[in-house]
Order: sequence, then C-alpha cells, then structure tokens
Amino acid sequence: MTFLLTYGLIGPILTLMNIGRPRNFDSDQALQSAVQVFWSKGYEATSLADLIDAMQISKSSFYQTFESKHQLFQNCINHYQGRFISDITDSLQSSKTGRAFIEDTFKGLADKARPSGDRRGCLILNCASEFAQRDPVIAELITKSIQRMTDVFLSAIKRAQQEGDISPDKKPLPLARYLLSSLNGLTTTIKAGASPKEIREVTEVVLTALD
Amino acid sequence: MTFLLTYGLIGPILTLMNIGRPRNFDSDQALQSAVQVFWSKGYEATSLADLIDAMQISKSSFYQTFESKHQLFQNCINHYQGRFISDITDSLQSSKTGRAFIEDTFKGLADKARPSGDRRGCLILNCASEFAQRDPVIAELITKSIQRMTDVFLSAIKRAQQEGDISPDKKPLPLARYLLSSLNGLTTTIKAGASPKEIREVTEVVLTALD
DNA sequence: CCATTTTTGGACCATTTGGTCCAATTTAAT
DNA sequence: ATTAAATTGGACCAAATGGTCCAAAAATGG
Repeated sequence: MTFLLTYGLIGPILTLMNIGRPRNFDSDQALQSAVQVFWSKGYEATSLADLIDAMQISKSSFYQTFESKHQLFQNCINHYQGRFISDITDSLQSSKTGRAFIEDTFKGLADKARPSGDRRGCLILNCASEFAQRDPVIAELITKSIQRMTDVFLSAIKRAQQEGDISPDKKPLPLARYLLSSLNGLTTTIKAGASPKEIREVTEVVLTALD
Repeated sequence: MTFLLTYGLIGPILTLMNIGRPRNFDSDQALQSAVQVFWSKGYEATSLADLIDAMQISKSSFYQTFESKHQLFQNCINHYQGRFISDITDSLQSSKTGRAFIEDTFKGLADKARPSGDRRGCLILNCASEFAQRDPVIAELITKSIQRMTDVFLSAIKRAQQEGDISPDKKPLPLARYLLSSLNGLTTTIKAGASPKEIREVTEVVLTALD
C-alpha cells in the first residue's frame, strides 16, 4: 500500500497548502506602485516597462500575479477608490460639521496648485476623461466609483441640513452632484496650471451655492 | 546667350511659383478630420494609422504636409481653438443679453448627455487632462486657449453686469473662471455617463452663482 | 535528500509604433 | 516633347508594444 503515499498522489493535495517558492515581493505594495504610475501618466501612456520598473517585479511575476495590464488597471481603480472613499468618509466623520467638511475639502484644493503641489488630479476622474466612453468595463467601474463619491457628499449635505448649516429647501442630491462636478472642474483647472489664488477665488464662488 | 534660358537656370526661380504635381487633397479638410480623431480618442490612443485613415492621405503626404504626429496635434489644437472661440464669440454677440448667453450655453449641455449625444467633451480641456503636465509645448497652447475661453465668459459677465442681470458687486474674473471650471466639470460628468436630467439639475445649481 | 510546487529571470515573439526614403507619377511652363 | 518641381504609394526601418514560455531557483513536508 505504500504506493498510495507516493508524492505523485499526495502532490495535488498539497497544492492547497502554502508550498513551493514564496514570492519575494508584496503584491499589495506592487499594486500601490502601479496606482502611482497610472495616476501620473494615465493608462495609454503607461507601458509595461514603466509598470514593472515601478513595481520592482519581473515580467513573469507581473503576468502571473496580475494577468494583464488591463486587469491590473481595474485592480488599481478599485484599490484607489477603496482608499479614497475610506479616507474621505473618515474625514467626514471626524469633521465638526457637515458644512465644515465640504468647505475644508474644497479649500484644501488650492494647495495642489502650488508649484510643489500634486497636479495629478483624481485617478477615477482622469480615467473618466481618458476613456470611460471607449471601454465598457472601465466605464462600469467609474460609474460605481462616482456613485460612491456622490454618496459621501450627499451624507455631508444631509448632515449639514440637519445641523442647520444648509437650507433644508435645497435638494441634496443635485447639490451633491454639483459638488462633485465642481471638484472635477477645479481639478482640471489645477492641471491646466492655475495658481493657488485663482483656485481659491473659484472655490469661493463654488461654495456660494451652499448659501 | 541662349544658355541663360536653359531650364537648369530658370528652374530654381520657378520654385516660388505653383509648379509641379498638385496635391490631391485639401490640407485644411485633412486637418479637420485629424481634429475629429484626436477629439474622439485623445492623443496617445490615436495612432498614425488612425490618422491617415481618417484623413484619407498617404503616409508620405502626411509627413510632408504635417511634419509629425506631435506637430499635427498642435495644429489641431490651434484649429479647434480658433473655431471654438470664433463660434462662441459669435454666439455671445448674437445673444439678447450677456446673461442669456451664459444660461443658454450651460443649458445646452444637457443635450450632450442624451444617448445620441456627443460625449467627447472639449478637445482643449481633454487635452489639459490628458497631458498638459507632461508636455510643456502643449501646456503652453492649453494655457493660451483657456485664457481666451475665460475672456469670452469675462465679456459676457461684464456685459450682463452693465445690463443689470448680474450684480455689479461680483468680481467678474473669478466668476468667469468659475464658469469655465464648471463647464469643465459638467463635461466630465457627461463623459462619465450622467443623464440629461442630472446635468440639468447640476446646471441649475451652477447658475445660482450668478444671482 | 527527494519529490513537489511555486516563483523568477530572461529569452523570445508577433504586432504595432512613429518615421524615412525613393522611385514612379503628375502637373505647369517652356 | 522636355524639363523642373512637386506629390504620391509603398517598401522599409529600428524601436517599443503587450504578452508567452521555459528552464532554473527556491521553498516545504516527508
């Protein structure tokens, strides 16, 4: 009966266990590096070489772990979106008031227009601009992400209304969408090279819609 | 002295005249076709093949006439910008009031969110989003174009103020920049797949800033 | 140490990229 | 008809593209 114990039979069972050469990179960290590259350069302008260079892994590991550039991109969007929503949700929860959250979020934008600022905008919205219309798979992800972002603003507005900082006459959903749209517009304005002062002035006007 | 009249000597003089095989395409029309492609797909995602296919010219003619993809792109931006500014300026001049011009411009956006609508956005602003930060030459063009677009809104606002439709207390320049930023935000929102109704609602909020 | 399983480096691949070059063609003026 | 000037089609190019494949390496339980 010893033949039953040969590795040949046991092997497939071991597959389920953590056996074999361990990968010498953190796949989550590699993913985060990929996010940075896509965020900086966009999808089309990012090459495989750019990616494996930033992720510090070999081509084989890349394809084995992430399947393809396109699949990786989807993971990146999801990862980015998860972090973004979680960050902004935390920020809302720890804000003194709903209105303060909104105002702070917008007033923080001017910093990004400084020479040393981060002009990359938002990965999700960049993506919507780059090729949401051409790629249904990505479009789906974008739609979902935008939905979630809108929801955060929606919570903030409703809270502000309860707190008496925004008139209860205003319809929350259009207002939330307006804020996201404005955020988007400001972001592109920053990308186009506007100064912090310009951004502050525009932000000021944007926020008058809350009054 | 007849040797002075040989073609060999006269030739170079003729260079200045319209001699030789005429091109069998309208270079301006070809440029317009190129604009359409770049507008639909962006710069990186547009290949030479896409271009010469749409422009209906051969590779030789392409390079002889337009020098390079990058150079052609610059021409496209300029061409697009020229038309855009001239169209919108005409529109402003033929508008009943400055305020009506602004409102009509924004209210017209919802149409683009219909299923059959044009979701390509604005070539200039797409471009700002795609790679203004990476390409100084393009960045320069974008900055100029944005300047001009802002100027049109600025004229409209000043006119509206003179006509008594916008409070003279409001600072015209920040307001003009706000409008362009909002236009930009709405455009991206449309790209991301928003419905006409959503766009109308957001537009409504955007325009409250004028009151 | 052995069998098994997994990762890894790097060679390899077809295709596409933007771009060059030249011979053939087409026109206008003499 | 001949000459000069210009355009054109298409062959050609090196480099880069995203992606595949496999032999070697590395780890584990027996």
